[in-house]
Amino acid sequence: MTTPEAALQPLATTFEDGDERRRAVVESAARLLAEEGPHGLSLRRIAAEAGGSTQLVYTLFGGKAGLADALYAEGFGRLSAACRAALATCPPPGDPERLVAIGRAYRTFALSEPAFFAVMFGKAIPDFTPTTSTSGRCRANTFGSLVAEVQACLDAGTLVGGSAEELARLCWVTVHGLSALESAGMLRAEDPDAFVEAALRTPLDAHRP
Amino acid sequence: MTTPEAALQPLATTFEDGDERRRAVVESAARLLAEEGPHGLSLRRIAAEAGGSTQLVYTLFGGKAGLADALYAEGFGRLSAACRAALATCPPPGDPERLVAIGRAYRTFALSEPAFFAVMFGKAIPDFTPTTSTSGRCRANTFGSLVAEVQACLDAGTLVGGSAEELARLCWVTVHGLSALESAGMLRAEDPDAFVEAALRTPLDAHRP
DNA sequence: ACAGGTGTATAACAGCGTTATGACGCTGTT
DNA sequence: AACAGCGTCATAACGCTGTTATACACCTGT
Repeated sequence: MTTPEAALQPLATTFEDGDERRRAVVESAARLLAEEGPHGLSLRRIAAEAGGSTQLVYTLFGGKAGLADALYAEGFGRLSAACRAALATCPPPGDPERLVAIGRAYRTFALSEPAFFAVMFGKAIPDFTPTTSTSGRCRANTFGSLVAEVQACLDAGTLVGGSAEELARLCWVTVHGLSALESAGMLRAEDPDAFVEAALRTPLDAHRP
Repeated sequence: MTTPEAALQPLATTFEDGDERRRAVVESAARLLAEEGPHGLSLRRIAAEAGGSTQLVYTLFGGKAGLADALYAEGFGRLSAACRAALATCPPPGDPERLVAIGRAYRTFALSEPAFFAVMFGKAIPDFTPTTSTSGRCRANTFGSLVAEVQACLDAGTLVGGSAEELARLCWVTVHGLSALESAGMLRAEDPDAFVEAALRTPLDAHRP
């Protein structure tokens, strides 16, 4: 599996008819991934699902690496959507409780979509490493919105001390460690939900006014 | 790849001559894993390295899953050893600085042995999930020694509030999130080391007397 | 000395990602 | 209008993977 860099160039430049076909294949692959795990993701099965031959993945994505890159981005898109949805029933920006809600959604995503989570953070697709541009873009999206929420709290005075970036990093680290360890079956608390709530608040409590 | 449960039974019961051969194969596989990543771990290459045929892995481990299980345990053994080594140059038990040292060693392990880290926490071997008994044993070892260190701090009064288990979990979550995100290239601080030091102390500062 | 079982190597199988080959349709040019 | 050129697709093949069946060697207990 070679670098998907070349395969991704057209993804950013052309928006012709091939774009929706790409999306269709990504959705088939995503369903296959979610239902059968990373092991079920074979070009032949994806091609059969999409009603074509394996060559289809090569013309659309340049190979499995290109498709994996698209799935990686799709996973981050779903994670972002889940976090955004969790904010809908929250107090307006500036309340640290929004950060806790994001953390809950992050953990829920990790536990309910373990295959995506493994592709995104766990090297679940054998020889695939995301393109630096894709990885950077996904990171910027995910992390950027978190920084914005933290900045709103700093502006509102509900959190104090440190920069928004550093505090957001701290939140991400905590919630990711929580999610990854729990997803790996390593975190066996008597009351997981209570521990999650406490853990999510730990980095925030250090910066309460 | 089927469950390695059957293959692991003899590992715990028999200590005959086959035991050292198993260890030799595990060491060959570990070197292959560390040098070429999870993708380089093929039965044929392992067998060639060990001077035998692929069948050797089947007689010794019952298949690739059994060998993966042994590698998984080997990874936790190395992680434990690294953490123990870091404690050698530390103040005696009861000083929270020991917990920070463990965290540093954990992160260093994740960054310097990414392949092992991925096998242990990231589903890097395609269809492998560790046996519950292996996973439980590794967790008990890793987490247990951390709990003991936290308990020493509670006994010494250098940390207060909460149970040793819960506080240890919090430390683990923080340091694991740090290590996993940094290993995935997602944590791009201007001064990573400074952030690491700050992050490692966050869960401790909440429980200082 | 011989039968039985264990362990190993060889070869085969199905599956994988990838690539070469040839056929098809579309587009722009002559 | 006929042609050349390009991109897309399916088929088949290559080398690799994990796994399994088969056959041969060796070692042990009678």
